[in-house]
Amino acid sequence: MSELPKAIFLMGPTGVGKTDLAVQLVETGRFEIISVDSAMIYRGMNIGTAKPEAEILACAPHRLVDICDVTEAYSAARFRDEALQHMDEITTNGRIPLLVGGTGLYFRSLQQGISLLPPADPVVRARLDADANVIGYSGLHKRLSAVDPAAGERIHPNDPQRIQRALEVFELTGVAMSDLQARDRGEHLPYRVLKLALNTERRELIHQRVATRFHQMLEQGLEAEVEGFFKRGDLAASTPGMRVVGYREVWAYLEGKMDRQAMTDRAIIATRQLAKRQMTWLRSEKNLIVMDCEGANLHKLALDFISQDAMFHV
RNA sequence: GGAGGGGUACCCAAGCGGUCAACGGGAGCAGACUGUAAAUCUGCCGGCUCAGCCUUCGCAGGUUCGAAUCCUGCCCCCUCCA
Repeated sequence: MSELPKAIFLMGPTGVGKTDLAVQLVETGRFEIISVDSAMIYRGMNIGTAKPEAEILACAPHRLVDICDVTEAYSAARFRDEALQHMDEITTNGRIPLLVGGTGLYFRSLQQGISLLPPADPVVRARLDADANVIGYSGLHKRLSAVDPAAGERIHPNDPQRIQRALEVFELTGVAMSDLQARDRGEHLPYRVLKLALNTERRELIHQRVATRFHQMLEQGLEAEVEGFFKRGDLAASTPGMRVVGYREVWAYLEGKMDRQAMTDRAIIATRQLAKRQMTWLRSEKNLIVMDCEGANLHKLALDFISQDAMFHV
């Protein structure tokens, strides 16, 4: 039996310096980066997503960055497909895929696989939204429980997004989503993975970094960046890219829904909350090696782990 | 100096004699998460030896069986008049 190729995950909440570390690692010439970030996929969303500068991207290319227009809805399944293709290419190039980012669902989908389900259907979703306006999502939840009791049980009546998705899958296939998921849970990642995380026990540190970083983003022209999208005329607050933390607050500000101070406060709070959710994903990861983001010589430390074959797990 | 309004838990804020440890919201913490995921949602949220008890509603007294809610005095804050 042939041995599986290696891959490296570099995870962690926003603002701990994942990109910096990844770029350093790439300088060794042994790795190529794939971004695991649901916001950096969008073209033109640079400042607010803390996307690396063009010069950095030039010498340390990030795959799966700038691949979508802000109007485009991306998905975990699409991420998995595309990431797998890139991983294959990188492996063929004789290098190790270095997957860097903070999107927990994408990492999980990539690693554990994802059930074969129909993709999002705007028409069905629009209809479900219309229904929701009449009977409410609690009404739709009842409908869901009737056709897919397991999903009805699992999905909270207050969770419109998941209720909608479950009903969508049922309408599209005529089969309960729970059944489809039980039938096929997806394929495990055919790589041996070293899972590194950059994190800190000091929550205040994250809070502080998030705040200073947002102020920097404003100085760098975040407002103008969002205004560019605002002026396009074909976008709304509900546009996929404009729902991203930071963008959504600036958008509301441009709409006159909050003042500058509120915009800043809300954006920082939302980013903190994002970081917290990202850490929750991390806690459930198996075989995860956590490095303190304040630690010295992280680059060397990481390379040390990478050199140990036993650290890679299937 | 005069006339009003107000001081409630980390913040905002409701309550205006008992059913109030005190509606809501925010923040925070913890969690969930299969094609929206930087999304969406859930729980906890004064303290404790926790089906009970203790300390809270500016401060100090008082009325009452009983007060965050009524009365008195005091201290702050805001608006207006001077």
